[in-house]
Amino acid sequence: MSSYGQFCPVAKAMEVLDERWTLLVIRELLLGSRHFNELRRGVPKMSPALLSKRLRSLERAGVVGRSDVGGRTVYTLTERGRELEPIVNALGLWGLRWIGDLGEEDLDPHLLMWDIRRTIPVEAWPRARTVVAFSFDDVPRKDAAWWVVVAGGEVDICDYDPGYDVAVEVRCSLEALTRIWRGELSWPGAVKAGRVELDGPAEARRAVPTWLGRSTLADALAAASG
Amino acid sequence: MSSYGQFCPVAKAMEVLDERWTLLVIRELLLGSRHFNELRRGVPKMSPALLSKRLRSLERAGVVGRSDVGGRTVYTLTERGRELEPIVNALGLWGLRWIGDLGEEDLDPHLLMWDIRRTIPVEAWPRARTVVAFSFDDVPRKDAAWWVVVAGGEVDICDYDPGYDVAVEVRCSLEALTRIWRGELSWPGAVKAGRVELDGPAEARRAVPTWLGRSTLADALAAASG
DNA sequence: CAGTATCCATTTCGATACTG
DNA sequence: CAGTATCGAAATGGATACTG
Repeated sequence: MSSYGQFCPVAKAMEVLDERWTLLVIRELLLGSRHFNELRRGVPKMSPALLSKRLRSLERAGVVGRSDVGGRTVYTLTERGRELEPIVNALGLWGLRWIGDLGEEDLDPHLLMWDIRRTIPVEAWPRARTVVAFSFDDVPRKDAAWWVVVAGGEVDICDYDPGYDVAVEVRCSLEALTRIWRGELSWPGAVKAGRVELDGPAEARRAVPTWLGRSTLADALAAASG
Repeated sequence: MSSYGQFCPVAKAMEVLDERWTLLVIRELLLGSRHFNELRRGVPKMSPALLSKRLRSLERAGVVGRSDVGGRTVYTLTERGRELEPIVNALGLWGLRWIGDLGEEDLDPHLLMWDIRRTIPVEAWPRARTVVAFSFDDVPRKDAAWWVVVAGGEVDICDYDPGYDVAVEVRCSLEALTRIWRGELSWPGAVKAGRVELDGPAEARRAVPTWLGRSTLADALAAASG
C-alpha cells in the first residue's frame, strides 16, 4: 500500500482499495462470508497466504474487524467497510454493462453454482423437496454435473447425485448458464436458440426461470436501463 | 492486467481498474484534462512511461479514446469511461469521510493550488483584478509563496509575485489550507483557532471563503451528511 | 478449521535520461 | 509538446507444503 503522495480523497481511497483482490474480498464480506475458508470459496484463485495478508491490511485500514467467537475467527466489515457497498455495486453494474467478454478462464462452475445458491428464492419453489439437475457439456466430467436441492426452506448444491427424483434437468454449456446468470441471455431466449435444453414436465420447465432467476446485479441493471 | 478468473462483474471491472494509478488518471480525465502533460500535472508522482502505459491499457479497454487534433494528441473518455464518474465520486466521498489522516508526503502545494484553480467561482470575485497571496510556513521556500490572480473572468496561479496589488494575504500551513480545502476545517474556524492569518481590508478578508471555497467533494459530503 | 512458511519467477515501478 | 528508452531495486504474488 504505497502512497500516491496526494491529498485527493480518491487517491487516499485507492491507497486502501487498489491492490489486487482487495475489492473482491470486500465483495465476499458484503455478501455475508465471515470465515476464512468461506471467503476462500468466493476467491478460490487467491492463495491463502495472500488472503490472510489482505485481511490484515484491511483490518489495519479499519475496513475489516476480526474477532473470536467460540474459538472461530470471524471477519466482519466495520461501518467504514459497509459503506463501500454502493461502490462495489456500482463497480458491478459497470462491469456488467461494459466488460462483457468472458474468457474461458472466467467460467467456473463452482463459483457459478455457489453464486446461484446464495440467492435462490426458496419461497418460489414447491413445498415438497425439489431437485434441479444441471449438466454442462463443455467442462471436464468431474465438474459437469450438479444438483440443486430445495427442501424444507433450505438449499443445497451437490456435485454428486443426491439420489432424489429430479424435477427438471438443465443441459447447456457452462458459458450459456453464466450468460443467463449475468442477464445477457434470457431463459426463454436461450431455450429457443437451442443453447439450453430443459427436460421434465412442462410445468416444472416453465418454473425454472423463477426458481433460479439471475444475479441481483443483472436485475439491478435491467431495472436501471431496461 | 492479469485476470481474476471469475465471471463476477466486480472482478471483471477490477481487471480494468485496479492497477495502481489507473483510477487517478481517469479522475483527471473526468476533471477535463486532455493532453499528456496536462494529465501529468494531476499525477506528478507518476512517471511518464507509466502514464503512457496506463493510457494505452485504458485505450485497449475502451475507456479512453485517443485522437490527433491539429498535431496534438488528445485523450478523452469514451462513454464507457464517462460512466465511471459516479464510481470515482463515490470513492472520493468515501475517502474523504474515512481516510482522513494525511501524511506529510500527501501534502503538495502545486496540486492544491491547481485543484483550487480548477473550481474557483470567478463570478463571486470583484470585476476588477483581484489578487490573493498565500504563504505557507511549513514548506521549502521555493514552494511557499503563491498568488491567485482573478481578472477578466480568468484565473491565474503564480508561484512568483506578479507584481499587482494584493487584496488579501493568507498565511497558514500547507496542512491547514489542505484541510480547509477538504472541508475538515472551516475558514472561520481555522481563523479563530489561529491556524490561518488573513491580512487585508475587513471586507476582503470576509470574502475569502466565498472566493476560494472548498473542493466539490467536500461540498457533496457536507450536503449528504451534514 | 484457520491459517503459516517458504521460495522464487515475474512483474512492477520509480528514477533518470533521452528523442523527434 | 509528447512521449520512449533503459535500468535496477523492490514487491508482488502464485504454487506448494506444512502446522496447531
